[in-house]
Amino acid sequence: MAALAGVSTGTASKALNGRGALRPETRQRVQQAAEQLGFVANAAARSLQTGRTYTVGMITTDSIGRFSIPLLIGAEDALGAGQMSVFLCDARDDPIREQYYLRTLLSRKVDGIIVTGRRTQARAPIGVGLPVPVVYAFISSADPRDCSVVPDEIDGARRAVQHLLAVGRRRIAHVTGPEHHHSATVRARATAETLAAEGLQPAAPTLYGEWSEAWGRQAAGILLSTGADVDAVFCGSDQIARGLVEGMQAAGRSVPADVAVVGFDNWDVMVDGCRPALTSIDMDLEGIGRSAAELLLATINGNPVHGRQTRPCRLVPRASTAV
Amino acid sequence: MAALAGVSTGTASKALNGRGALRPETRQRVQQAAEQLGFVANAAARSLQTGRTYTVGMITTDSIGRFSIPLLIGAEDALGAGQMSVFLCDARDDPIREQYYLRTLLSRKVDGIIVTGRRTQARAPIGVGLPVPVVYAFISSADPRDCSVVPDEIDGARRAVQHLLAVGRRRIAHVTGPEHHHSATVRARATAETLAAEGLQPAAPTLYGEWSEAWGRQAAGILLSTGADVDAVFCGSDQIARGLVEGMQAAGRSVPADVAVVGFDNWDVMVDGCRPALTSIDMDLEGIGRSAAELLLATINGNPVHGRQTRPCRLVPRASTAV
DNA sequence: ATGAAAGCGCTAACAT
DNA sequence: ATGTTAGCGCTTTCAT
Repeated sequence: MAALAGVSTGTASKALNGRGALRPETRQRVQQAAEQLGFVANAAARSLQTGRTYTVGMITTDSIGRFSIPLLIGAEDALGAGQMSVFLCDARDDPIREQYYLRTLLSRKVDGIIVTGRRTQARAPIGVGLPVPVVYAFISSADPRDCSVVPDEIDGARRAVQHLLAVGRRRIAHVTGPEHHHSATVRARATAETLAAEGLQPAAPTLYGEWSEAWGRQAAGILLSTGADVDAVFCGSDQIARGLVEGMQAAGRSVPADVAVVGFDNWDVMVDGCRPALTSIDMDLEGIGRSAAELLLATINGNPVHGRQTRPCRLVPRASTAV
Repeated sequence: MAALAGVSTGTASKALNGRGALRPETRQRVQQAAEQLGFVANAAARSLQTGRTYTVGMITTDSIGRFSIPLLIGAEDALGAGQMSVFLCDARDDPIREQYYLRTLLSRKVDGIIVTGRRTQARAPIGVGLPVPVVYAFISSADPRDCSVVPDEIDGARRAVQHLLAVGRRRIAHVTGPEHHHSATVRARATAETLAAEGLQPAAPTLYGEWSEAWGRQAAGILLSTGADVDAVFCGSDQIARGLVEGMQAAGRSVPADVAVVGFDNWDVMVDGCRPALTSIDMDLEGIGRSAAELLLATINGNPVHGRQTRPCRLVPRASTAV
């Protein structure tokens, strides 16, 4: 290729990378030759020389899914601008696999690693004294020195409750996932505290169950059969909320007239599929992914950021809480 | 590291890669030294030497989502066994982005490329005369010489109809997505042909609409208001099917007693969320991904496979068609 | 059974 | 402004 352009390889390198002091016409001649031959620089050789790969690894500890994808897209967004690519590794909640992928990423000399998962709960650091920076996204690291970007679930729950209060509801119940699940307890506590701050009691004790529509339907039955006086329910997930709406309707209650309902996740297929469309809390997963990638870039570029960063949630009002 | 083990770099390389003729004790000593130092071979240097990267690129033309993920997991499965990793690139349906990623992958000297997308329709080849093998998964290439792995949607539709016949239904309607959508028309035609082969007419003309629950609900209304005599509906997607079930129930029809319903995709959150649980057609996306990766590996290893490979679908019976 | 040395394709420092 | 050259870290002949 350098031969075709009639220059040395060194000159060609400078021409293609916009470095050095070259005559514009030389630069152009090289670019033309590269074009003509479909030449693309060998990234491996470049990495070997420069020590940078312009690649970051992303390890999702839980199986790739609804949460990982927006995180990935957000990260790609932030990294794509810097011409960097993402290596996605699905560890499937298996520590062996996780360490295997970690080794793979290290052998590939990625410039950094983003660790994500399905739960927001803090997890053991993926490694100590690693030769590359690591940022945790959505999940956080148990080591407070590590950099983590997580949704502010307390903020999310607060927004949900305050929205229900704003549309005039006072007898608010909370239905959520398993009690041993971090998100469930965090959101439940924030719900209770927000109500308490307004001088209100929950309309019923928090109902813990599964993250499923079936549980939402069941929970509707429980609320009605215990005769709880409820005019709104904040649910820990959109699936629970959708099930609950169906359960309420099956029992002759109208949503939102009799009972207003707020979900959590703002998962399109759930909020749109629900009749009426579901008001929900959006954790802005893309934003979290973007933010994590930006912090990783900062660290790579020598401006390390430490600690747990939280990002606010957003309420998306829809018909299920319309006044 | 070689120094720690007291050998030359050449010997160390042989020890770690299980090549050459070494004394077992030497081999062990090197492995120990590597362990101790947390040494991992630099993949870039290795690639430079061997010309192989043990990496394949995966370009999804549509935004990463419900279809791409199982395909990716299947591909990872097949490739992981061979110690290969996957570079996931989301071209977001943008040809510019797609070509950009193609260049990136080529510069990274991936051993092969898998191209996927959200639609099964044939697409223009991603490039011609590429220096690496390419396999299309789920989508197919318009060039019949290219290797593509696609679901046999005709088979899927046939299984759906035959299942409905097997549970005693005769007045079968079909509700599906947009008429300009390849999958919609292919499945509709196969539905009609399967019925015809049994000497039956569709209970109503095919209803084309959107891939949404809302359309399913609406379609139920249309079927009922036109007075069509229907005892079963095969829907082009699980979302449509779920909406249709709700619409039928809202109009006082019982599923499956009055109307049996079959969906398409076997998407867990839809089939489980639906009451009654939804019988559906599974395209085995993971299998398609795995298959594509295996064919890619074969091609990389010098046994190229050409042409469009179809893979059968699977019917998963649930309560919505229970007898 | 092991070591020495060449070279993969590129970049960067230095020479011209 | 351009060419020359020495490595980056590994694998792989070829000697020993």
